[in-house]
Amino acid sequence: MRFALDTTSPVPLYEQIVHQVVFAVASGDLGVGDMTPSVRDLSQQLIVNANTVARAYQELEREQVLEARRGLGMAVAAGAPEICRDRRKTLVRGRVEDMVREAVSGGLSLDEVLALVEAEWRKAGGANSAAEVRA
Amino acid sequence: MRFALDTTSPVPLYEQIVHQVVFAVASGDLGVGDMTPSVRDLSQQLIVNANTVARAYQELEREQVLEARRGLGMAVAAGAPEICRDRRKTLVRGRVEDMVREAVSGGLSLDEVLALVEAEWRKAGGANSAAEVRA
Amino acid sequence: MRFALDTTSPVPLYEQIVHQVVFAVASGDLGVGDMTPSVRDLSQQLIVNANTVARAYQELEREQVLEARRGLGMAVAAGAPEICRDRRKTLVRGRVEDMVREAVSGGLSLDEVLALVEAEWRKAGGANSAAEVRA
Amino acid sequence: MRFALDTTSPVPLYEQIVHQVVFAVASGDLGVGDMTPSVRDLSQQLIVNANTVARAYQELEREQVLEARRGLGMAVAAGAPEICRDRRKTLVRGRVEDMVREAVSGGLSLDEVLALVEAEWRKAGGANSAAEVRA
DNA sequence: GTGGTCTAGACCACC
DNA sequence: GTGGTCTAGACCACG
Repeated sequence: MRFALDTTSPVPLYEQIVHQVVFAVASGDLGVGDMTPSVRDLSQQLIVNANTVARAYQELEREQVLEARRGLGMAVAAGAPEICRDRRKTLVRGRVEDMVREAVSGGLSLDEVLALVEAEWRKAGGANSAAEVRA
Repeated sequence: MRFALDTTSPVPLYEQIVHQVVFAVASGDLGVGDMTPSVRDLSQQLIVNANTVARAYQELEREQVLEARRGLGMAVAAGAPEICRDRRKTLVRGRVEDMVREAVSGGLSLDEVLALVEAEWRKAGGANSAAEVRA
Repeated sequence: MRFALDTTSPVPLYEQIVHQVVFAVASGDLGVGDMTPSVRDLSQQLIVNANTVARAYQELEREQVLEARRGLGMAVAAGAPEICRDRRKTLVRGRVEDMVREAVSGGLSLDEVLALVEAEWRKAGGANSAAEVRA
Repeated sequence: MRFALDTTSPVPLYEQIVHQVVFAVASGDLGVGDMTPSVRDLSQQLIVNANTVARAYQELEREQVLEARRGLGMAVAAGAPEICRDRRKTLVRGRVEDMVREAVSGGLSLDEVLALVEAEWRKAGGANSAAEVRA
């Protein structure tokens, strides 16, 4: 599990951690019952304060993605994969909504927007098809 | 010129005002030389603090979209339409970047994202082609 | 609105604050649209760190009891009274469940438990009937 | 003696073990002089760390419920049944206090609380009268 | 060792 | 002025 934070992003660090765990569970990189890195380990790895990681873990526990095993650490909860796949979709859909709202009120056409998305997609180096993603 | 603010949105109020002026100029609803509402009038109309409107106007002046006519108010500047059309595109591109970043890190494929965009576009009731926009 | 914290209780301070706000809204002491004390004011009043109050407020926002009015403070949200009445009941019911579970596994009879409750009730100086509560 | 731990409960594991021993002695399931399972056996049976069981036994020794028989294990102490019956009552009384405090500060009436208790009691399938308990 | 809570003090964006 | 985020460092209960 490799995490990377963007300290220049307006998205709070703890939220970025939450997202990465959610994505890791959604993609299967983190399976049910797996333990996440300890608060202290992850905080050193990401070079953030331990409180920041703890806050992320607490949020994930509240969302029933992780569950605390007292004295042992945090484990991926039973229903987590489904929850995370849902959340991943919801997250991206939210961004799409924001973008579409702005594009519509700005008077752009669908064609222009789709072209923009494809252009940015290439710049970001994303995969092209679902098959490629799973490869 | 009709403005509508969403106080629940994470987008700052002054930024929402900026966007609306920019879009109004880009679309031609506001022409070069037109006067914007006074800070007082607009703040009463939108039920926000006058400082918030002032900040938006200040921002727009900095971007050379508006220019202060002393004792009279703010007027749409000469090069404004071009600037605003550019900015409109930049704004949307920024949202697209955010969305693509999230989609890529979430492991979605380009196909899935494009489908999402089209779905949201229909939901938002936007135009389909550039021709349709100009019509 | 009078708040009082018990620093000897095992219940976290931020959770105690959450409960008190919930109860205040449930009882109508805090109505929809009312502003809560600012983080800094309340932290001074309760002699706790501002972060502790902020954490409570954030929790309440997540539960849609409060909503942030940016730059102004936190206001009681529209659906809050219903949510709070529900939560109040749920909270007490949870305690009752804990207590009953322990009593049953300890082999006490219902009569003994009811007597215990009445005794503690008098010691705590609570009201006797619903009518008395509203008086 | 059958033990069952709930690892999801907020009650610490060692405390759950303590309670179960106390209740077993109070009810007579464990008589004076009986030996409890060894730390190792019980920790394997409950799938918990041996330290956790040791801590529970230590606590029980401190409360003079068990006494160490060197080289043999822990035995139920002479005065244990009386102590345990007392403690059982104290335990439940503590829960009642918690519950009453919350109910009073939540503005509930005694009637409402008693009704809640009876409802939960039935749900938990407890006995109705002291006579029934002894039967 | 684990996570959870709290304090103190800093900086930020927003109104 | 408002809340939101982050850091640093402390203490605690639990296993």
